[in-house]
Amino acid sequence: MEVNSVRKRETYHHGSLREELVEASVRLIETEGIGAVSLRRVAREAGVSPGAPYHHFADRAALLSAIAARGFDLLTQDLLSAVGRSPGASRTDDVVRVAAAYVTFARRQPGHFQVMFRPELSQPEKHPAVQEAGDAALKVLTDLVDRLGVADPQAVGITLWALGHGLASLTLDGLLALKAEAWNTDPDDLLARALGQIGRSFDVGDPGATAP
Amino acid sequence: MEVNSVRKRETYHHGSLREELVEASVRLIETEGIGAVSLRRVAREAGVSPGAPYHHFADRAALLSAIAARGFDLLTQDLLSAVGRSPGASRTDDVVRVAAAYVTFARRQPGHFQVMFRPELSQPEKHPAVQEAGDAALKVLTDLVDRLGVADPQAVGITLWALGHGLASLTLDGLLALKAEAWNTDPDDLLARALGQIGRSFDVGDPGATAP
DNA sequence: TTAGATTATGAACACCGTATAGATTGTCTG
DNA sequence: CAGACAATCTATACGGTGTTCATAATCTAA
Repeated sequence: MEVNSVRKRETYHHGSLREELVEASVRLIETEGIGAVSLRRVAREAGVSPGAPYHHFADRAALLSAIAARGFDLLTQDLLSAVGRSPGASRTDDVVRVAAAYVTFARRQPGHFQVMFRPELSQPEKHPAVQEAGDAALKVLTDLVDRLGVADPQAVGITLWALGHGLASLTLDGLLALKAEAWNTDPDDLLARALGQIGRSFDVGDPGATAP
Repeated sequence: MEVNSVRKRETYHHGSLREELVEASVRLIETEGIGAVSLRRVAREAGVSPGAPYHHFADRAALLSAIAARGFDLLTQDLLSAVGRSPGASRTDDVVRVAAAYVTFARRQPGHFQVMFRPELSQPEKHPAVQEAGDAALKVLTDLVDRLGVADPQAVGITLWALGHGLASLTLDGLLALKAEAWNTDPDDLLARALGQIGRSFDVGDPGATAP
């Protein structure tokens, strides 16, 4: 079944087909899952012939790569604003905030997130823009960790990344909600407690944050 | 291009088609990626007609579900033996060992792992066996955490799960190797240091090492 | 205005998941 | 052992998919 955005157009040229293809794809992922995203279907959503997308994207992977790269850009912004806007906060609070921002991004932009970490879909080796955008996002984490003054910033940076990514994945896949149900707990509360646990764990390497 | 396992058979019945379909699928995921796994292709690899698999699996999702469930069983075994075989070790060491086992599993069974956490492929809502097998694997983690004596076992359990899962995902997607290269470090060493960091973090929750 | 680049169409090809009908074989019952 | 029934496999068919290509429509710049 088509979404209701297939209204005919009168002009031969679409005008902004590239953007609309991306938007339609993200919308489709969020509503019907990534399995519903086919080039033909997306073209149909945009009211355009099956071959038209190929003037804007080399192939299906290129379309998904564009979505992934855009997603990493959005994530970078969210992570940056989570770190930046906290004048009186400790570094440890920044860690919790950035991890929370990671998860929040996954929940608010599920369409982007589901494509970002699927190399077989976005084929980053063929589309280096994805890799660069991903590096920029990771850099926010590593920069934060560098300012933390821990013994092994690289290891802590990877750990923080894995933590945020793991929490986001489990949340998005519904596994966290499932576990919350089994435990008779509110999913949001469980997530908040896990994030708090992260903060307490990272207190180990933070000399200045333990004072009340 | 076919793999070389398409030798003709003389019997009308295959004999063990179900197992061979699963094995061929796992082999295909590992060599050509999950995109190469189609029912027709797998049937071809097993030297069988396109419709034959439907006598063993209701649809493509059922085949992938079987792989996912089998993968969770293998993971459960690995996690159990990582926890069990350590008579003189502390609980914290168990945490590190179990996280390491999680990552090791992902590297040794990439074919299984890549299917296990893709709900849109394995459709756990239609195939509850996957969910049960996944719960059993998670239970190893939560049981371990319960014995840890922390204030909030649920939160710590989720955190540990997210950590192992995130590290495994980043490793499998090659992102960790990429970061190691950028940092001029050995990937295995970086991973080991991250795992060590986990141990130090979880020391916080240990009754003997509580922070102020 | 006109030449060329850009963007769309429509037909074609091979492949895919899946359904169905019929052929072959294994197994159980008498 | 014989026959019947169930399980398994083949052959064929349908619609959807990614992708290519020739062709048509439009935009842009000289």
